[in-house]
Amino acid sequence: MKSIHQSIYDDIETKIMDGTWQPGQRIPFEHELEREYGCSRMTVNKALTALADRGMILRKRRAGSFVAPPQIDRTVMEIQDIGADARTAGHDYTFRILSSKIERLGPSEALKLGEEAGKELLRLTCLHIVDHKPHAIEHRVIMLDTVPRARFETFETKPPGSWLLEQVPWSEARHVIRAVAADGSTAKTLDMQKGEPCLVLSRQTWQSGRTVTFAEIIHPGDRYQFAGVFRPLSATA
Amino acid sequence: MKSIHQSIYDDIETKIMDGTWQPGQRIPFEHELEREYGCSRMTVNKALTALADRGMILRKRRAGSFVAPPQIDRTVMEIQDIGADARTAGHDYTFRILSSKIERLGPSEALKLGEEAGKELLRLTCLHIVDHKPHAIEHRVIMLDTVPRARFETFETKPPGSWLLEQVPWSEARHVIRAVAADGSTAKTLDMQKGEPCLVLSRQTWQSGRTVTFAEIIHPGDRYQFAGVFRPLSATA
DNA sequence: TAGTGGTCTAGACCACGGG
DNA sequence: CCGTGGTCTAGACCACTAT
Repeated sequence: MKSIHQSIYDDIETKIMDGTWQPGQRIPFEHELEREYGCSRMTVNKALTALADRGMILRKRRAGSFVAPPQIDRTVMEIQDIGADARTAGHDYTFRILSSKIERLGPSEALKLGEEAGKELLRLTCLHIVDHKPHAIEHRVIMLDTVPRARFETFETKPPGSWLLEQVPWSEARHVIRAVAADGSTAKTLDMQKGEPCLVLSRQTWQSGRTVTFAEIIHPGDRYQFAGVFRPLSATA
Repeated sequence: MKSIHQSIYDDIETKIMDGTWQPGQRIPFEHELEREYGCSRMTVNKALTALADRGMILRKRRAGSFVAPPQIDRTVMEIQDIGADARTAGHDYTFRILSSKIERLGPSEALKLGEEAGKELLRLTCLHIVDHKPHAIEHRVIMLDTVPRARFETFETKPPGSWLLEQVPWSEARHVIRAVAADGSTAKTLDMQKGEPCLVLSRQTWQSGRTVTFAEIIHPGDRYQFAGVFRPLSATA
């Protein structure tokens, strides 16, 4: 049997994650949830405080509690949004979509992503440009059953990574970072020599167990590094 | 003015971080802290629950609350302990200390670490060997004013990284990951060709604002990668 | 079985800040 | 101003578990 505060926490988390409650939207006041769940205000408060601690809601006196804007200012984000990263550091940033097409998931890639073959996906290649020099190649797959809106998105104003960050809440991500030698075409696109070291970030993101997107981002080794400040994490139940 | 539960939280965190309360040690019962701080049990409970959420204490019914064993099994740890990593994956692991000496912090390195020049430190180079092949070179600095025990440690049975993880609680760490081409001596030690890509992890760890250690770990790009599962973090106040 | 932590209540006072 | 969230109280019952 789940405790009341845990039920409230889970219910609200679900509503935020599945988009029922949109970012910026006010959620019920404590006294409203108190009536809805037939419990005391302290119990509601415990759930809302936990949600605020984890950054899912923002609380404002006199105004209420609001669904937090999509995951920004989180530690992990430091390796999420290339454009924001670059602009924060005071650089000029642009990007170009090199290719874009809708496909069905093949068997080998399905295995790699842990998804079923045959699902529709959007496959993109994007070049990120910082201070007029190529900064990264991004190979990205977006699952169209999880993110149907992506089908009609042209990514003219926002690169796919930033667009996804704003559109789709995520609950889990897996990162793999490795160093590889640049192959011929990669070296050409990134304006480096074949064989020079590249820093490659692979990231798969899930929303309630379903793959949202998979991206492989290739940086010239001499023009980029990943940085992050961590604190010991709580064992999120 | 700090709230009571925040004071209790801070006081206990300090006692754990500075070693006054050792791992495994029982901390006062809720009703004892209740008397000590002259507040209600709910207030004490809020502080202890927060400490437990963040993994600093373990709570057991009928037994009490205990200082948690040093940070293990945390997400960030996946890129912390090379030996444990390798053994978990079913590989053979050994290591060798290549050099070890006590120095004083020079001005340029002091600037890099954000510390005062002149402080004493232990400088180590360690080779990590997995399945009888070189796996990583570790250049490490341990600040002796923060970790005086390190002065007499020979690191014969445990590599410095593992030893530190067990000995010293940490509250914050900064990681930088980059890809570089192997220089001559690095290539020779790691049994690779000069110019081949290496994955380099730099990590600085602090305890209550003082540097504990700084490490630079160099992996052959074709033999290693970093992986991690993340969830959105709370904005720990 | 006895004592711990887990949870909950039905109040209360206060600081803050939006209207 | 006045409703919101922030904090706190002095109880309570219960589940769990070490002894």
